[in-house]
Amino acid sequence: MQGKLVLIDGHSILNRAYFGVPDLTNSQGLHTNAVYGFLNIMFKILDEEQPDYFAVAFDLHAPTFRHKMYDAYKGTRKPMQEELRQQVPVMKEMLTAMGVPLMMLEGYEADDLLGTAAKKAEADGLSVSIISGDRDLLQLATDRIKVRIPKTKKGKTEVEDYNTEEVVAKYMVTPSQIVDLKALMGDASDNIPGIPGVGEKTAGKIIAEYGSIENAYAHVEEIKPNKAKESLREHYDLAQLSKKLAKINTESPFVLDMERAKMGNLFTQDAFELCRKLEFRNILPRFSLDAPVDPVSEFFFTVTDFSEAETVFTQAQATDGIGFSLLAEKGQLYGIALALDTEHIYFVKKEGFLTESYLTEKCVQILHGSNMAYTIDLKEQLVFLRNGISSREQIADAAIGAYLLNPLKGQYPCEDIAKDYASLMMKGRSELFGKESLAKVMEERAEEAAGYACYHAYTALAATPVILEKLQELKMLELFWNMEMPLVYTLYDMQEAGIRVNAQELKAYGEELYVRIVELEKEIYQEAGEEFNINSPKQLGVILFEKLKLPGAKKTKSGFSTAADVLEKLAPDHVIVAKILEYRQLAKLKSTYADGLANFISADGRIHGTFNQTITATGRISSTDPNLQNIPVRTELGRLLRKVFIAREGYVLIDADYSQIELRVLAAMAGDETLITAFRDHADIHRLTASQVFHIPFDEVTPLQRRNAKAVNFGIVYGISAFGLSEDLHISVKEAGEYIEKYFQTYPKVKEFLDNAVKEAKEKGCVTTLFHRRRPVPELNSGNFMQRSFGERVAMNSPIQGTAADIIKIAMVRVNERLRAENRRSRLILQIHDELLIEAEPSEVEDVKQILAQEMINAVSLPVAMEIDMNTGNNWYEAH
DNA sequence: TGGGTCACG
DNA sequence: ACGTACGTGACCCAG
Repeated sequence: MQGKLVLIDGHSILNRAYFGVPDLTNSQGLHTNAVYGFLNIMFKILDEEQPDYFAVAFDLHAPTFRHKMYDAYKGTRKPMQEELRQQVPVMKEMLTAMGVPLMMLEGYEADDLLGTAAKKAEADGLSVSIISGDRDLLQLATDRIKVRIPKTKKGKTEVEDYNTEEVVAKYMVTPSQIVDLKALMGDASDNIPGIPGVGEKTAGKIIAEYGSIENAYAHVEEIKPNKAKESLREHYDLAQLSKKLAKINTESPFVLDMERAKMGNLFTQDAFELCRKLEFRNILPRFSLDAPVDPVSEFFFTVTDFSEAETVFTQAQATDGIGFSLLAEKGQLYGIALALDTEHIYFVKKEGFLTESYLTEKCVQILHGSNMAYTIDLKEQLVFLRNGISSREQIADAAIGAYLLNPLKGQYPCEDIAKDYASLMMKGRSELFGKESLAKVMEERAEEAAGYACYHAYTALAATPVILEKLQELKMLELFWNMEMPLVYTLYDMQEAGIRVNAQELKAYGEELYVRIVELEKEIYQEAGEEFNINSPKQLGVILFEKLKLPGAKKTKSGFSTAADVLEKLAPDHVIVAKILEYRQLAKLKSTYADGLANFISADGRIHGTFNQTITATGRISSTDPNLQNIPVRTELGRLLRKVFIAREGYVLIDADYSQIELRVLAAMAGDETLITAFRDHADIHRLTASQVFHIPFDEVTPLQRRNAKAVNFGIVYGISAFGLSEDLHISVKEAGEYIEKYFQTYPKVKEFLDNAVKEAKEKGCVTTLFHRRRPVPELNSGNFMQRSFGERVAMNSPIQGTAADIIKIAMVRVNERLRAENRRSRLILQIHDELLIEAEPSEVEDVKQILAQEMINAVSLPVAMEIDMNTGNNWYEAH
């Protein structure tokens, strides 16, 4: 027989992969990092070796002879980590799906099977490679058996290769003597005890000199150093046991079926399905390479002729259920893709008589009426459509739907939606065009750009109905149609409106900061006795805790912690620390806000940020470029910045925020009568908590007690832990635990509610809000205590935070739609989680306040009424 | 690119 | 024995 055989030591490589690849989970919460890493190592090896035969060896779960010998010696074996253990059957399933034979035999370890198969193959004239992370296997190396050990260095996998020569070069012993070597030095990872006090060096010398432990023992008097001599004499039985443990049995009864081991096509349908289930996006393209024709793109047509375009548009209007996608960038439209059905996908290119206004007008016409339309990322396209359509049109955004189904992904590009919901593999934008602008792509490779747009339209058409069906199963259709889809338009309107900023004042604010920053810089250098980069936590840590030897050093991964809570303890006693804290505050204000915001002011004097609807795990929206949801307010200096956020000429700002929305939601969801009554009576909720938890008359609660109670209330909402609360209040964990205990005694319904949330999350794998928004909690399945605890806190917090997010989403959609329906000039311009900001026309102020109050308070009807605080001002500082 | 820090709810 | 409060985004440094 001729050819090459590759054998993989399954557990060993899976183990390597597990520790080498950061934790990955799919949307079902299944851990996948080890399988993913294994496949990557496997592909790399197979690409390199191009073997004729291939198999993977595994231990069977039943303890083997050698395990038993060891267990008799030591008693126990370390249990495998849960996250890794659950991946073993998945790995086997994957290999089976790929047609790779699994080498397993009752009573034998993988090592023995590898050894047996390798020796047999060698005798038959094959060359063999064994892939393992286990150096024990080096004993199998010969001139025709190569042992390959993958090493992960900085994310890249490098492989060390060993034939006889390399083993001798590295260890000074022959492969067969590796057994003796291990018998002396031991191997912790393989549970081989070895001889105490003998390490790699000594063991190597002894075996190089005497050839085996038996011969070494025969000459034990000659052995140096003395320590090794004594140890060998005393522990010779241990060495013999170790040798038995280390010795691989190459004569096991295992026979590798070479017919089955013949390399075939790994990329089978079954393997594809499994990879899809595991969400191995990077591996999936390997499957499509073999696909003879792209099953979809043969139905793509580019239209540049006017009358042809007319025909397409007419057909589209008569079709119920179309997919569409506007190809555009930076306000420039390049064309419209329309998927009428799965075999007719047109890209109508903007060209000649097919002008932008004509195309968008036609598109609006199609979207009107009762036709259902599907797209991906509607908000991005609304710039061309918003004037023609209202939020009550039947347009479904697949990305929004995919987010509702699994909010943990964070990103929902077309190619992911195609893969997840339409079983279609397509290339992503960066894969196709890199960082090229669409303008350039249209010039150079217009056909490909057209195809790209067609894929979007096709995917929208094919995937969205699947998504809607899943949403229906989860009772999320109402959430989708009545909350999230209308919100797309509301967020678009807010982005388009933007917020006016006084650029001169902003600049002046930054300059004032700068003066003080320079001052502080000098003073800090003086105190430190040298100049350094105050912005570098690393350098700062060294200065404070090494040079100045300040107490209270806490360490992080990369040095000392210089976080505010650490520095605040030192500030009263050390001027430099107080100055550093002030410097930090000013530097933050300058770089992020003064300078940062200035870069975003558009020609119209306003900042048009982006509101993201598919980012957060809980259902909140997020704000970027710039983030307008974290403008300073807690310190006066920072708060002053809000004076530069102003209303349009002659207009005013109205700011309305929910009072205690999360605690109200908690009271309502838990059904706690005491809390419900308290809110109904407009009681000071923190003071009340203090009086009830600490058993103090309501009027005698001190400010400190109120503050503590407030922290407890926050803690409850966050998913309480005694440690977290103790950190926050600077009290002992024990005390914090007592607070929590008393809180739960006072409000038993709350405890019941939180316990139930965790229980439900464990049973169903996710938690839900009042409006059926779901958040998966995969962390609860983790074997890691820390991760599991995190999962519990998430299970407690998400329904509360998420329900509050739902409520304000309803309110903002209604407010926005009323303003527009009533033809008001006032505009909703910002949302900050529990707060809405409106730019109001002066004559409308009273009406707008009415609208805000009405819609915010009535957004939901709960046992606990919602209340809001509202203010008007010429700028955000005054209005809040 | 990831970690540290800090701004907000 | 473990080492946390929940949810975000931006800036800076270091490798």
